[in-house]
Amino acid sequence: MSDPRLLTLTEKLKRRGYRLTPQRLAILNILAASEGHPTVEQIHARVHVEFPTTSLATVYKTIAMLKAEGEVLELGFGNISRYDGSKPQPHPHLICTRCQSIVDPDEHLFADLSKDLTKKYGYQITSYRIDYFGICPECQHQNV
Amino acid sequence: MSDPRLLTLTEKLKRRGYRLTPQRLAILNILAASEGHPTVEQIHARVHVEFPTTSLATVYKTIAMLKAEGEVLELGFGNISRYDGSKPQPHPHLICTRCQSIVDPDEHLFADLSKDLTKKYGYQITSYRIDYFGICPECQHQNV
DNA sequence: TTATGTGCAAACAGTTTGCACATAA
DNA sequence: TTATGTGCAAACTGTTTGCACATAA
Repeated sequence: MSDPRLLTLTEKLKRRGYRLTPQRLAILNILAASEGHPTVEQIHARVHVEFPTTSLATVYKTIAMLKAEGEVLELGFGNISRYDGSKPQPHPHLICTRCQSIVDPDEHLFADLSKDLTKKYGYQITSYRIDYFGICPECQHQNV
Repeated sequence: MSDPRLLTLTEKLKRRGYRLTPQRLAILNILAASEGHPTVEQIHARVHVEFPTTSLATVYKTIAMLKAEGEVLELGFGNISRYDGSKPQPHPHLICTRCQSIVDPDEHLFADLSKDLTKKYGYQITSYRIDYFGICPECQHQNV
């Protein structure tokens, strides 16, 4: 357990009285890294390697628990959701529609928008969702 | 039929060989106005007043047809979708989480972002989704 | 007249839930 | 020891589909 995010997460959950079962630890491990912002199915498949009895329901329940604790960011895309447990605060995403990879662009590009919207429209902004879709440089170069 | 958007829409569909049934016209009527960015249920309920036999399936099929023609913008929120048939191109939204109203903020605030992202990350941006969530001025003033 | 659209009911996919059993603390 | 978590299967929700009948053009 060298990942500092994983450490913060397990400490918090322990403090909050949650049990750290092997299934949960495996799920947390994947979410703390959040490589590629996995779907529930992908998380389940990966946990399954180590713990073959783990059910989808447990993955869903663990994610629900983490959402309640504000420790995972859910990115819903139509009927599929992907999760980021390494940076659970809202932040913009840059998504390749060819290879499905997700990049987190520099947030400074978007820094003043909340304030601008409050000033111009009087809204108290509480959250946001910003996704840009396109073709990543790698996919552009392999013209398939 | 005084709404220019509705006129453009019906003309295009006629030209493309689609039949303009009474059900479709009623749905188009609602979507062309898109007051409040209605859900499928809301569209169905409103069409139902005039045409009580209209099924949900027809509403879904009509929306699917309009999506294929690029004439409606779908805004998925978790398990619910809302539709904008008056301005089907991607554009930012400002959403009140109290009264569910949706405002279209000035797009100029976001004008350069696509270009900035292309320059900085090499992505060819094809589309985007920008939603800001908050409390609208009206809801702020009625502290319930 | 006939290709297209409608409406019903069944199917579908992702998610949630109830409950008996298992287990972390 | 016992309150909490797990795993299964059933339920649920929004959406899609197949098919017989209806109808716009």
